Amino acid sequence: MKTPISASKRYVHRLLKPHKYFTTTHLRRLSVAPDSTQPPSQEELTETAITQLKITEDWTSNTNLHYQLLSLPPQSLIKIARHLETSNKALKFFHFIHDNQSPSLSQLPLPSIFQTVIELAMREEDSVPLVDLFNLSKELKVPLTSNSAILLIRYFFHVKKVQESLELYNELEPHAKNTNVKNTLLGLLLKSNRFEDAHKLLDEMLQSDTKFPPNETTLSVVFSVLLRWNCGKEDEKILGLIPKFGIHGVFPCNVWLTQLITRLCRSHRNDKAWDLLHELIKFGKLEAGPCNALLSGLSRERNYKRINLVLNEMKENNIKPDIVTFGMLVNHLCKAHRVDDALDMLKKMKEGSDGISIKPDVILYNTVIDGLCKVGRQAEGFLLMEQMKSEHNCAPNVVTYNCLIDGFCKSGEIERAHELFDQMDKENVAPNVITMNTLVDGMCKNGRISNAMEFFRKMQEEKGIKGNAVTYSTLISAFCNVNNMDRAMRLFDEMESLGSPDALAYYSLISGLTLAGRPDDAAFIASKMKKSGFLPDLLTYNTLIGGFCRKKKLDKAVEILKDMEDSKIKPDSVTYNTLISYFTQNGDFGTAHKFLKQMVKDGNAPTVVTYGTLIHGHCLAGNLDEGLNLFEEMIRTSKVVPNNVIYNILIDSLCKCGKVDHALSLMDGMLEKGVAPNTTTYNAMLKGISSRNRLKDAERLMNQMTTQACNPDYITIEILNDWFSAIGEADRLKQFVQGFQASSSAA
DNA sequence: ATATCAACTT
Repeated sequence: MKTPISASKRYVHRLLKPHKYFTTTHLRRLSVAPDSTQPPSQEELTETAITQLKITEDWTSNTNLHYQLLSLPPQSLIKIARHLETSNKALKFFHFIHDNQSPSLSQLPLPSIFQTVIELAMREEDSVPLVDLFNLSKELKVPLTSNSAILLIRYFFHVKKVQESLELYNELEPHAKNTNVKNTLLGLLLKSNRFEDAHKLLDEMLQSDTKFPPNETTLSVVFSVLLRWNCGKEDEKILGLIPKFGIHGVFPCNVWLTQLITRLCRSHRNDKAWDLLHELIKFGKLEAGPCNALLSGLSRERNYKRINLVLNEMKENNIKPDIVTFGMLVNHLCKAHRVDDALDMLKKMKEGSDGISIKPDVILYNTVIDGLCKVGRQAEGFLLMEQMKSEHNCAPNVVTYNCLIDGFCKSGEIERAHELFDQMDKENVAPNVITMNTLVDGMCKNGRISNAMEFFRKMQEEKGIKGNAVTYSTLISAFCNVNNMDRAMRLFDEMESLGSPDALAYYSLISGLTLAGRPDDAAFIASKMKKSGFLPDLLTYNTLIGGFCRKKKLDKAVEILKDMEDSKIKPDSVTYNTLISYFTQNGDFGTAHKFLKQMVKDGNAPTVVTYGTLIHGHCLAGNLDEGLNLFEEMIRTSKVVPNNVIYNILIDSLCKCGKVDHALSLMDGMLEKGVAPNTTTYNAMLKGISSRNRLKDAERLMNQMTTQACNPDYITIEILNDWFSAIGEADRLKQFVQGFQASSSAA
């Protein structure tokens, strides 16, 4: 190889000639020492050399300098190299030192000077190719420093020569393979998805007897990849190595762990998250965050067994649950309609009777208030809001009010809902679009669509709250419900004119037309939707299929199903339930079971609705026993939790067959399982016992309805009225209705 | 990352 220094050797005869640039002025200026009798110090010599090397083209011919340089210690030589501006100059210097090194001089500075060459070369646009430099180091047997290795490894990755990087790493001297080098290589391997190689390297780093153990950076490199957005399952082997960091005293921070576990749970890898947490819990550094993330994942798959295990382990390992932990637990209880347990937990938190006292915040209160509203105990919810204000100095926010307003709307107490809305104004809690939507929906569902429209317009004018897709969808559905397609269409147009038309607007029209028993028109809107560039989603398809099934137009339903499959949208359990329902209601259990098989094959486990559909079908076909058997089977062999609809179907059927005692025992079982009976349950039951004239049972049930705040509806009143007036007990009904009004207005 | 509105199936 032709190198600058070998070229310069040919001009050795010039060495003694003073260089043309070297004037006496220069020399005078360059001699730093003020007292010329003192020999210059090493520092001065270094500075002088730097200046000379910078400004002189052919300094190798300067013998003076030559000897001075060779007398300098390694550190000074390295310093000189660092101050040279271009890689060419540095390379020339490198060659000079290399060619002139005395055998006694240690090799020490050469690798460092070479490193400087690489550093300079990397910054330049057209430098000596880095590959050539790498080859030169091999040729001259100058070992690479750790930093040189890092630079070259990065460069090789940059030009997609991963194999060269690995070779370079393998050829390094053992002492150069330090943690930094390993971290660099590891990061790049992971980034380019070479999980096999990365795993091997990381595993090697994590050995307990390694000279260069992993550090925080190693961990952050690993996490930056694990937390990457679209990381497949290849990273799972790497995941398994994380606990090994603990052996070296490196522990991931709780924030990262929380993110990682959240990510694992979201990509349906709860098991991996579970394993990871359990490996790490031993090191005693876990906080509530990662545990919460796992708990949240486990609750999504309703794995209550594991939820309880995690909670116990938190206790054993002294990991203090925080407000989020409690928030999730309370939320669970509420969603399982175990509101009394939720209230209990809230109380315990405040008292600190379980060893941990946490001041509940507005979110926790909102969760419980919503829980109360969702089971029809909105009056208690309201009291809880008063309590949180007065006793705990916790101000309700817009969510608190939204929950309560929804609660009162759903129970038909629109006036109370409006009062709460006015109260918000007094307490300076600004309503938002959800508040509006809730009230609009409440009014629509209570047959006051024009009031709802008025309110909607007023909110827009007075509060500047604009309607969103939900608002329009609610109103459009409401107009469709009363068969006012004209107004529905006008709202649809208004929404489209407001800007980006929303798929939800199409959907609400489609669902409205379907609800109005006009599936063909709905299908037409769906085709229009497609033409405007919106693809109907699963919900839309399900709605259409349901619409045609209800009209007994199976061929059309199947047509939609085909269209759906063409659009690559997979039918889900709702789709299958709809079809199964069509066949069972028409007595065709053979085809129903065919679809049931297909459903399971598609990966959709039968849901509570599937069982409900089949049970309902059996009852309709007069096979009550078959229905009861299936119910037993469901409880025995599946994880499906019965809901009140299933109980209602069976209780109704039993009562109609005169098996009132069986129905009553089923209702007891319902209460035992924590399934709340609703008005439908009571209506079926009361109808049944009325035919047997069992007044005592009626009394008990009526009391139950009152205490559970389960509103009687016109059917309840009709049943009781027919019965009681026939036996001259009309007062009982009066009392019942009055008692009800008293309890609901007590709040 | 624990709370509020609409929408498909018994």
